[in-house]
Order: sequence, then C-alpha cells, then structure tokens
Amino acid sequence: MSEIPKAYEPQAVEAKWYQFWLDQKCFVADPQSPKPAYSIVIPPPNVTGVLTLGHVLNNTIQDILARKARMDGKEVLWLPGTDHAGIATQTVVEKSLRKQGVIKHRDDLGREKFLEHVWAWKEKHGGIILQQLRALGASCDWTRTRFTMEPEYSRCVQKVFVKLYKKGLIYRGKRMVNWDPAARTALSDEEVEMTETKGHLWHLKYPLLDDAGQPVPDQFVIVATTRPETMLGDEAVAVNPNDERYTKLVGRKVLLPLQNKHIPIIADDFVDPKFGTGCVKVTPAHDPNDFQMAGRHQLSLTVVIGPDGCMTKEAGEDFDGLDRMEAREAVVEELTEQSLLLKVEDYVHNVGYSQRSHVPIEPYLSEQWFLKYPSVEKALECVTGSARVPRADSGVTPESSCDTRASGATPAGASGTDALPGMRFHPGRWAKTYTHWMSNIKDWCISRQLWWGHRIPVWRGNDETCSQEQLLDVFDILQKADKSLVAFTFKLKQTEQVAGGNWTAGSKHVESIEACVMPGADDLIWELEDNNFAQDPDVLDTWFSSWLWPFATMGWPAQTATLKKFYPTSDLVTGPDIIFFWVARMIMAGYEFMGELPFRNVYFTGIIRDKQGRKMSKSLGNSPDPLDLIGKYGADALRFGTMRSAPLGQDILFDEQNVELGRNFCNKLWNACRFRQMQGGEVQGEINPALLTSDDRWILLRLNQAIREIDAAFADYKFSDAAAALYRIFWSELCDWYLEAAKAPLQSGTPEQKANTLAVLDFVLSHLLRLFHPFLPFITEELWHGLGYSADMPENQGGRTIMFAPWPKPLGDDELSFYALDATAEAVANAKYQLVTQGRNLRREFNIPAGKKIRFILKPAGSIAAHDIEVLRILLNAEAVEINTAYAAPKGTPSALSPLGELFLPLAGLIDVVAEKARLNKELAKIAAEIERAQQRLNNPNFAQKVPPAVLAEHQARLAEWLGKQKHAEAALAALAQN
RNA sequence: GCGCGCUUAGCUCAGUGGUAGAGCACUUCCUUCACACGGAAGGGGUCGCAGGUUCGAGCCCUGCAGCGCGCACCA
Repeated sequence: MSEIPKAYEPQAVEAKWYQFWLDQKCFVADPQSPKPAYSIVIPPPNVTGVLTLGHVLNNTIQDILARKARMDGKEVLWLPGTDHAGIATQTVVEKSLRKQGVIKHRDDLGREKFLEHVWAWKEKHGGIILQQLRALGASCDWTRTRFTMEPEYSRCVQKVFVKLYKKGLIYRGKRMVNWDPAARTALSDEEVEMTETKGHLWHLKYPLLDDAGQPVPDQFVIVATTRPETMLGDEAVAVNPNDERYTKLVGRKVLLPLQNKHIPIIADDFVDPKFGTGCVKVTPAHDPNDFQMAGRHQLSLTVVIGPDGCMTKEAGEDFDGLDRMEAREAVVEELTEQSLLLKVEDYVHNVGYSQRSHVPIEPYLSEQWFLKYPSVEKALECVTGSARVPRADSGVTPESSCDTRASGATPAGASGTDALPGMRFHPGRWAKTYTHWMSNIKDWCISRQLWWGHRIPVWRGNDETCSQEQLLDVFDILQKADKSLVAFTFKLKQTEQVAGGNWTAGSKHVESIEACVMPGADDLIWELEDNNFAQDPDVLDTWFSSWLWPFATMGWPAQTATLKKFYPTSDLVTGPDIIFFWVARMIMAGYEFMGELPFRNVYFTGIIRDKQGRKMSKSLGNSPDPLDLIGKYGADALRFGTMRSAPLGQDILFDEQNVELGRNFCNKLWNACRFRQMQGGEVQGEINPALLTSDDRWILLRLNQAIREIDAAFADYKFSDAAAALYRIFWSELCDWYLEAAKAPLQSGTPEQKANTLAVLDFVLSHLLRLFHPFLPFITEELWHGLGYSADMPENQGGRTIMFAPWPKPLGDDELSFYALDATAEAVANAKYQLVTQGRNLRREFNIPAGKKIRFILKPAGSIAAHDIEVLRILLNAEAVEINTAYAAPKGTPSALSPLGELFLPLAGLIDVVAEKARLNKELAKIAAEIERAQQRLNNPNFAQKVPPAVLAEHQARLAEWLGKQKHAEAALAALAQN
C-alpha cells in the first residue's frame, strides 16, 4: 500500500490476488495432509448455465465455510464441477441448430451427429459459470473440476446402474408416466409442477343405449371433464357401485359421441358419488386413475394423443394431427353442434406442468425404466432422529440448537473428517419435509427419451430382431461370461421354467434376452452387437448421475486417497427446491454405494427474489447479472451485501442497495487501514498493559465479544448474524469510537503512548482482517499485506497469505487479567462515550456550529484520568474540557448528568431561556414515563418475591438512575425559572 | 385437504421471558488533516388480531385472520 487511494478500487486488487492464490496452489487439497479434513462438493450447476444471484448466495456461503475451515487449520477440499443437464442442454442446442437452419428436428441429424453438436456446444459455452465463480472469489480446487458426462464419471453411472439392476431394483415396464410433449420425454414425478389453473368443467351427454344397441331417446349419462379432448379415447363410464342412482345402469352401454363407439357403464369404488354427476368418463390411455380402472375391468386402451401432444389417427380423421389444445376446442364445438354439451362451468384445478418446458404434462403410456430406491431405511433414519447433540467442534449447548439430527451411530474412523453421528439439516425444519417425502416415495422413472445423457447400458435382442441361433449364442455367451461384468434376464416362449439354473440351451425357444453390461466389457458388447443385439436408446435422468456426485467426483469406485480423506463431506449447501431431486437421492446413494452418509450437515439457502418478492426469472428481466454487480461494486461488496441480508432459512429480497452497502463497508475498511498506515511506524507487536487506556481496554473487550459472537454464528450457520457482528465491531465500535478516541494519544501522547496505541490498533486490525477474510477475501488479503501483518506470521500461517492465518480466538482468562480487561474497564469507556453523546446533544440543542471549538466544564463524580479528559475534549470538538469539582454554574447553564459526572456547557448569558425550558420539559416527560414504568413494576408485591435477585437489583438501579436524572433536570428547570 | 414458513419503525429484516434493535430511507447540521462510498444529533413502533400462562409476553400456549411455499389421483 504505497500510494494509497482515498477510495478502495476493487478491480485490480481482486484480479491480482485471485491469480496469486491460483499460482500458489492455495485451493488445492492434499489428501496426504496430516490436517483434519474439511470438504464440500459444489452443487454442480448446469454446464451451459450462467451465474445468477442464486449461485452467488450459494457459492459465497460455500466459500465462507471453506475459507473459515482453512483458517481453522483444516485441509480443505471444495470440489467444483458441472452437470450435463440433459433436457436443458439438449433443448438449447436443438433450438440453436433450428435457428441456424441446420435442422428442423434432431431426427434430421441422427443421434451421433447431434451429439457431436452438443459436445461442440459444451466445449464452446460450457464451464462459463465456473469461470464466473472465480470472479466471485470462490476457492474451489479447480484441479479437480468434474463433469458428469466425462468418461470416468460415466463409468460410475453405468456401474451403479448395473449394480442396481443386479439387485433387481431397476426394472423396465409399461407404465403411465409424466410425459413432456415439448421435450418428448418421460419425466419423474418430481419434475412435474402442480399449478393452480383456471379451467372449465364440461358436462357431456353420452346417449344411453338399449339392449339392441340403439340410443334410448332423451336418455343420457352425464359426465363431467376438464379435458374434453380425451373423450375420444374413452372406453367406459364409471359409477360408484353403491350409488343407487346408477346401479340399474351398470352393465348397460352408452354411445361414445364423435367416435360412434359403444362403451360400457362399469362400477368402481374409485368414483366419488358426491363429486359432479357421480359419473366418470374413463380414458385408460390418458389418465393414471383410468388406467388403473382399465386394469380392474379389462378395458382396452385407445391412444388418441401422441407423444408430440397431437391427436393420433385413433382420434378420428376430424381430429388427427390437431394439437391437444386445438382438439379440445374442436371437440367442444362438435359436441355443441350435436347438442351433447350440457353445460360449461368455470373450474379451478391443479394442472401438472413440466418443470423444464412449462407445458402441461400429458399422462402417457410407455415403456420406461424405473428404480426402486435403495437404502431408504438408512436414509430415513439418519435425518429423522430427534436427539439433540451438540456439534463436536463448537461450544454450542444442546439447548441452543433446534436442529434435527439423528440418534443413530455412524461407523467411526472411516474417514478423516469428524466422525459425528447422523446428519443435520439447517434449518432443521426441512427434516420434516424430507421425512415426509422419503416415507412416501414411489419408484423413480429414470429413463429419458433424449440423446444427451448417459445411455442405458442394456442390450436387447428378441425373436423379431435376432435369429433363434443368435439368441442361443448370446445366451451361451452370457452364461459363460464373468458375472461381475454382466447381468441378464431372458424370456422363453411357451411356459418353460428354469429350474435351479439348470436349463441349458437346446431345443427350447428363446423369446428375448436383456443384458445389462458393466463398463469396460467392450468385448462382450461387441459380441452382443454382432448378434444383432441393440442398446436401449434411452438415456438416464440427469439426477441419476448427480446423486453420485459426493463420491463419484472423488474417484469412486477406486478407494482413492481423496475418497479416504474427504468422504463423507462436511457440509452441503444447496436450495430447498432440490431437497428431493438431489439431497435425498444423494443420501440414499451414499449409504448404498459407500455404506455411509455423504455429508454431515446440509445448509438450505433461501430463494433470491426481487424487491417485490417475485422469483428471479429471465422472462421478467428482474435478475441482475452478478458480474455487472461485481464490476460496479466489487466481489467483496456483493458477497458482504448478500450475506448481510440472507438470514438462515428465509427467502432473500434482493436489493442492489445491499451491494452498495457492501461497497461502502469495504471502503470504510480500506480507509480505517489507511488511517492506521498514515500514523506511520512499524507494525507494533507488543502491548504494554501498564499503558493501556480505557479506550484500549474497551476495544479489546469488544473485539473479544465479537469473536465469541462470530464463532457462535458460524456454529449455527447464521452467516447474516456473523456479518452483523462484523459490521458492528468494525463500524460502530472501532471506527465510531476507538479510532476517534485513539486520536488523543496519537496526536498528543508521548512516543510510548503512541506506540502502545498503535500496538492495540494493530492487534485489533490484524484480528479483524482475519475475521473478515471468509466474507471479504480480496480486500482483506490486500490490507493484510499492505499493513505488513503478513510479515509477522510464519510462512504457512498467514505469512504468505491471510487464507491460512489462524482464526482468531477469544482471549483467555489469564490474558484478560494480564491486560486488566474487566467490567470496570468497559464501564469507564462506556460512561465516557455516553457523556460525549450528551455533550454533542447539548451542542446541537443550543445550535453551536459543529466546527466551533467551545469550552465544556465537567464536575466529575470521581477521579478521572487525564487521558479520558483529552478524549472528551477531542470527541466533543472542544477547546477545553475543564475539570472543576467546585463548579457553581451560573443559573440556567445547560448541563447533562452521566455516571462520569455533570457536564456543563457555559454559554455566558447566551441562553435562550424559552428553548432551554422546552428542552428540559421534554426531557422530564420522557424521564417521568420511564420512572412510572419502573415503579409500577417494583410496586407489584409479587415482583420482589418471585423475581431473581439480580433482576430485581437491575430494575432498582434503573429506577435510581432515572430518579437522579429527574432531580437534575428539575433543578435546572428551577434555576431557569428564577431568572 | 394436510404440512411448513411469515406477519416487529416508511422499506428489508434481527430479536425464544427482564429498559423494543440494525441497515436503508427521513429531518437538521457539518466538506474538521482515514473515509461525503463520510461524520454528528434527531424523529419514527399499542411487535397481525383475540384470549390464556406468568411478578413480567414481541418471545411460551390456544384460537382466528392475511400472505407465501411445499405435498395430495377426485373427474
């Protein structure tokens, strides 16, 4: 800090230090380190994503945790990377190719060619977000950056698939799934967002048929539906078996309008007689419930809506090819013409939308892969326990924590991280949400009809695609193959059974074989494909790869040094919106494949919203670009502003003013350090207790208090509390009082006094910079070196970088007594500052210009140090503060009473009597109110009996203080009256 | 329908039993030699409503209202 600018200029500083940290390999984790491990895996952002404020929040917290852990002496791994985001990325690339006119649909290119384009896109645009994280100061170990589609990771995914397949947990089946007609793929239940939507309830008239199949005139069955277009696929009308209105009709038939089809009236318990007309149209191919009913009643399935969301041929030639929404109108129009529409009601109901494409989900019958979740019990137990256990690394008492954690024990000594039992959610209430979901999970549809993703490692052949000879050959190969490389199932024609695996290929007829192949079994795959076997075309849900993230990124399945050192990870920081998608699944995967939970603590951030409380979204344009904010205010400012306004568990209303506040804060920090430097001199190490002033003692105690508060905040993951404590100690205490008071010895003290003041200042600043470092990495590094504090420290503990400087500890009892830091020391300074405020108030009340130096007189209550008088003089901007124990104030001299004594502002007859009377009366009114309150409480006979003695004394002292002030003010008023 | 969260100063939020707080905004004054991205002094709250527990309630309990978010197959 040679040429010190008046204002902090972050840009050059940030670039310089980030590069320095990279060059010095400060972020690289060493699995061989003897230090205890601390690890976080980043929630992998989409490879094609760009940085949002949500990422800023999330990654700032991770960076704070990582940097704090380094200063705590931990070996830190913050593992970064991206995921391939199947649907999102494929959609983006396909859209871009369409825009360029390269294709109309990806089918025009074919799988291989299309994937080449996706990879090219990934190479060009992928990982931008990781670059952007560097601008934020993220201290990720970039040497370990991972991507879910890279070869090693893909092998993990494949291996996991085969393992689960072998266990019988993965199966294929024809089911009604959530179909996204825009992306043309199946989705999991979690990817469907139920949205309350205004729609209509159409009441349709289905003509009743007689035994001969002729419509009975004027007899109809009325069904109500929100989706008239599906009636084209109706196979029945259902009523409740106990519904007396309709029992007679069960077994008869109705005429399905437009399709001219005879469909039966069936009885089924599913139907709620109280809803609507009590008659339900049954569309087995397009409604999950109706599909169930069809199973119970052997109804056939007519598919009238295709995978693209358009009507099929089965819908009839009037509707074939129409979009489902167009078809709705057309059907309604047609029914209206035929007078078969009874009425239309407005109706608000929940409609499932694709989380990805934002189009209504279509229930769609198709062949998909499903996973029966593994290790559900363990995953449920580890978070559901309610025993309260303090964190091993903090002094937090059980009572002070309301987080939920497990009671179960964890295999100890399995890793380098602290072996704590169970897992904690912060805030703990999310455990309930988690438990609820875990207790009601249904099988996970893991297949996606996409090209970008991990292709399902299953090869199939059947008697239509292969010759019987090929099937038998394959069967033979698979039987002889290494069982660790492949799992397979097969189907025989007719009813042959395989008894104890003794069935041998012979004259029997094989219908189909399905082989699930481990990664690396290339020869086997070659043989399968040589026999006309084909790989399943589907890819896996992206979450099926990211649920392995905590260990697949560390080299699993090999037992790498990294895995041994850093798994399980310490903390996970993520949004509650992916608690099911990712967190729950990672926990299950952790237990299933590692035998242990993947992380100890999960911190759920809030959701960033705009000032009006709306979610940030691209379409609303209410989402500022974090990089613009960094450019304008600096990364530290963005970090601090965000953390200061992000309390645990609450959504955050983003306001650029918060970032401005962060910038102002950095500037203030800069200038406080600039002030220190302008005092000159070397870094002052030794503090001489004999020379400590009341201000010195006060700031040291305040620092101690701040360290305790910040530690407590960290222990509870309350980052906004930590930020608030930092703000207070630095701005409201150090700058507002100590730095101003220190000007007394600095300007007029002896060289020894001056040196000691600087020693205290250096002590405080060097501690504050370290406390600030996790929040403000750049400016603290700059000032750390600029003020020369680095020179004082061992090379690897702050000498090279503040990143590894030891985290400040509160002073111990011996140190407190060595420096005589006790309540008395604090009280003297507090009384002094209180007197200053009162004196300044007098100046204001009597309109003394701020710049004018005047004389105060202090009638002290006890002895007062020369230093304190000098501080009073400076802080009151006084010409002098005269001490006069015998001062007899002229009538009406304005004064203020404080524990330090009575302060007079001698105005030599210049007093505006009326104004002063008004001021005193106002003060008296306030005092009277306080006295009233205190007396009321003390007069309550129960109060003295039941209240703890300390509290009683406190209230009594308070009353005494107010009574003293009242006396003082009354006397002043009386003196004025005599004039 | 069930669950969760929120309701405190104009705004955004802290505050889990003992004198209602912070930041921003507001009023007035000040470019004094760290900082106007600053300093000083102020004004501003019957803590959503109604009961209850307690010597004492913003805080604990019960009920109600409003807002938000999840979960849920009722057409």
